[in-house]
Amino acid sequence: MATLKDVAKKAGVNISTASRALNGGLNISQETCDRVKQAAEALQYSPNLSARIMVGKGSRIIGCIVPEVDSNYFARIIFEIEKRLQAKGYFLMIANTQFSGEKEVAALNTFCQYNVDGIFLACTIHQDILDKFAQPLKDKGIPLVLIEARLHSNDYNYIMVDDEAGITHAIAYLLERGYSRVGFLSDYILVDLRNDQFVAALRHNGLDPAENPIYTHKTMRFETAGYEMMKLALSDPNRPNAFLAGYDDIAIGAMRAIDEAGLRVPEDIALIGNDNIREAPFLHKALTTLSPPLERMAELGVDLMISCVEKNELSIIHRIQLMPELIIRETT
Amino acid sequence: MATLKDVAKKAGVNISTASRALNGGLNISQETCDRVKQAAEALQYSPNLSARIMVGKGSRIIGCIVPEVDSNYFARIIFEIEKRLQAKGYFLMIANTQFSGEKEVAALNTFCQYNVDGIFLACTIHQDILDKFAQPLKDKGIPLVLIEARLHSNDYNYIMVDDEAGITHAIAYLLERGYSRVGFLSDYILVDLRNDQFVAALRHNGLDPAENPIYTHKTMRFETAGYEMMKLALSDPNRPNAFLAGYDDIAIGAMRAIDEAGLRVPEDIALIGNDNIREAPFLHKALTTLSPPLERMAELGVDLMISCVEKNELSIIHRIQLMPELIIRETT
DNA sequence: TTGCTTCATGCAATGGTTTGCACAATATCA
DNA sequence: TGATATTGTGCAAACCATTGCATGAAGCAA
Repeated sequence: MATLKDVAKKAGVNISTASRALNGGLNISQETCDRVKQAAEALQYSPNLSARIMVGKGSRIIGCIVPEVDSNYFARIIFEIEKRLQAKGYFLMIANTQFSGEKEVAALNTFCQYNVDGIFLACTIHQDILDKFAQPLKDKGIPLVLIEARLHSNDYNYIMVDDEAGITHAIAYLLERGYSRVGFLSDYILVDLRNDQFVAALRHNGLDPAENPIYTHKTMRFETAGYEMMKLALSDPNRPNAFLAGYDDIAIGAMRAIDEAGLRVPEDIALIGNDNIREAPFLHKALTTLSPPLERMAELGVDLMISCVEKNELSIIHRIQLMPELIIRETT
Repeated sequence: MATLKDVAKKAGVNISTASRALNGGLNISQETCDRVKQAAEALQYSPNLSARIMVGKGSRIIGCIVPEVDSNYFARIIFEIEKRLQAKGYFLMIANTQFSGEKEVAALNTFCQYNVDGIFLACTIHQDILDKFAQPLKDKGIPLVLIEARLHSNDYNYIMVDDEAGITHAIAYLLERGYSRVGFLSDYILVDLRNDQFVAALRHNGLDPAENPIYTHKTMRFETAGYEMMKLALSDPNRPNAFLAGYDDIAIGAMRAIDEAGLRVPEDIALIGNDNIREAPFLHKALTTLSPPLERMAELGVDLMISCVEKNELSIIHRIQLMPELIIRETT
């Protein structure tokens, strides 16, 4: 690989002159500048990023840590974030943690050591752990923006969906449609947080948590979890007539169980998902679901990140919550 | 951030001694070693990766470039690859290209400049372009392993699914089940390659390409493409009675169109997908599909990558093709 | 012509880590 | 005791790009 030294030699100038010519520095004669650029071109020179980072220049790389790249939610967030970062000349690198707190911490460390300019984090670890491992980032001046978290702290930038408001809205809609009792098909991951949100949403609608059950299932495969939870629910003659699923994939599994039991959606049972995955409109019954405003989130997230990186505004913390939209289709 | 210098000072030794103590170098007294490690711990020292890379040590980071992180196929490949890399002490960084050749090249460059130890590439660009941009990798000694490509070159390591054999098998199965004509619901991305494979598969089964049509649709949304292609197919009274879809999501869209037309799967029309996505068994009709052997691919891919990285075996090129498995469910 | 500014370029330090070589101290053997 | 290994530690160079400062040349006004 050609280095700046090689370019300088070929152009017959000093290394520093070559550096300035390539970086559009001041006080360079047009002629020299051209000569250096030509030499760089001929040698296929590309600067050594590590060296550049060492002298304190940014890497123009932003890290993004997510628990599951193929979660429809995160995949779309990644897509939207990347599109915008690219437009601003940044490169997005992704780390996948598979819901492991250890991997999450490792990713945080690696990105930090690797001198990324900023980190988006979908955080699944508890706050005290995050506090500990986010410290080196602060020391190094690397901004952190949370795009998911089980915490509601004032110490971190975050841009999140207001799930509680979304669920509240969804329950209100179900009641309005004449359904009387709502079950919650929860997940195993953010189970504590999600369940709290559901209970709060019930209360907002004047419903009794004792009458509107929460189902959980200990598997990471959402479809299986949904299927099993619904089978369990259906075995209870006193079951709710409407269900909210923590994710669309849970609803897909649930729908299959309803089908197999010979029941009809939405006549016998209503179903609302959460995510608005790409497949949602194409399922056997097009799924009614809560759709998070991912584009807007990505837009705000990137703006926030860039301003932190470029203006070095680490002291001001921004917290933004956005409402999901209820998309009504055939399952309610 | 604490540097090695700080650690050395705190431990009362020279920087080089500190370095050796931390890296398990030879000729270090136990006492000094402990003292240095203690100091490092106390200062929360973590080495500056850029500096380490500068002196020619690897980064222990492997890059992975995929066209779409949320493609079920790539998401699972990423999952499997990462699991194995992690076990060997490597960290996986992902770049998403959204099927853009430009982004693919940019990712290749960025990873190269960033001094990753190796790159997995799901390649959508043409070979001449790849040849050009893979050159710096060769110069730097960064191994490249293709996990998808439209080329069949001897110049690159690759580990791929033998799609042609899979499709051939699927068609044979359809014929055996009594279906007489097979349509192909193609995609817009690798359309040329895929179509060739389909035609070859028809020939292997003694079928005439003129009688077994290929459908295409210019959209990246597979479900929409599948829906539209099937609607078009159904409008033709002389249509095939079985269909092969380029991806499961295409089959999902197609199934919806069949449903809406009042036709039944598999009685009126058979459908085989390609991917075996998580949702496949839970759809209205559990989808018969070709399932790529992702675990085995990841295993072989990582072994190959590691041997290239650690033994610096860049000269020997490995090319591996694996058969997908036909998973028979309810749509055939 | 002198003194000053402006412009182009080069010199050298900087960043943090690794490592070959040199040196010193200790241990081993004849 | 003297010669020779062995072991622990330090010195300094190397990796590569950036940048403040210095140097030299040219331009310009008085």
